[in-house]
Amino acid sequence: MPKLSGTYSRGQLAEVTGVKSETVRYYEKCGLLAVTARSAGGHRIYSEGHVKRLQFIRRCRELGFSLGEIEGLLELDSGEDKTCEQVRHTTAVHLKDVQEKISDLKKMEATLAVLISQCDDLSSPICPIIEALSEN
Amino acid sequence: MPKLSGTYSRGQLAEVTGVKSETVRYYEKCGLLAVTARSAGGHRIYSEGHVKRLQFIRRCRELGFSLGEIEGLLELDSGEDKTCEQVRHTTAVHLKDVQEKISDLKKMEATLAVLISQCDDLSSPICPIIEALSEN
DNA sequence: ATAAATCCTGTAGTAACTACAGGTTCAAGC
DNA sequence: GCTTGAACCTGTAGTTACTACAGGATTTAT
Repeated sequence: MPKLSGTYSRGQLAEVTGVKSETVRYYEKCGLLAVTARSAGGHRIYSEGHVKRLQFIRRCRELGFSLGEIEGLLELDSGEDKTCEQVRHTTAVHLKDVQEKISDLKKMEATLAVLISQCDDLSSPICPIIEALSEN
Repeated sequence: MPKLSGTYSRGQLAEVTGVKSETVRYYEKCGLLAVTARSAGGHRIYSEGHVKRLQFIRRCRELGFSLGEIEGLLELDSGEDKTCEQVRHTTAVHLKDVQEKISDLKKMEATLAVLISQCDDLSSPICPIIEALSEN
């Protein structure tokens, strides 16, 4: 491992960022990561800047942003004009989406919990799970 | 439209369930919906039972279940050889899964909410969301 | 009866990876 | 200095869960 002056191979970049090395290649292919410098033999060489960018991408992915949205966020970062309001809007839309999912899942949680308690009656010939979930 | 005795064309089924008609065809292809009766000309004919089943599938999909998981849930209903205890166990596993999803989404929600509140200062030249996501 | 809408099949495209296959290069041990 | 073996290279194909054609047959409404 050439631990010189903050350079990374693809595998090393993958290791420090928690993004799989094949995924790094995929991100380059679809333009999210720029084409990098190469060694004499053709191996990709990454720097600290790539680490930061990839970490940003990974965190956004974990928060459920699409690659397109992330690209938008990254572009807003590089351009200086009126960025904050746009970023805020994208994030707000996403927050609303997440909150709706939580609400739906809580309904399902309650339903499943009730069903399980009802299922304690082992003498019942029909399990009411599907019926209950099919309603509405 | 043949509004007789609760039968539906593919498009009508799609309309009442909120699942797109192409998706209905896809579900049949991958075994989630059984092969249906056909008209003389070869058009699929659906009944109320299909409506219920599709609504169940749609609801589960919205809540983040995979098609495989949904198939598992639906099998609980059709198999009579399964004991109530087995049904209960499988349901409990799904309940745990739902609770984990809620937990994950709540973390996302908290992160996104914090980011947005930090972004209230729109006069800032640097977007705090981008800054925050770049850290760590 | 005819025209528009809907349906049919099969295939191909989408996102966001993931996993090969078949070959090259790098870095470490001897 | 040489030889391994791990990691890298390219390109392609597979994955999930759809979605969108193309090119034709059927159904329904007027």
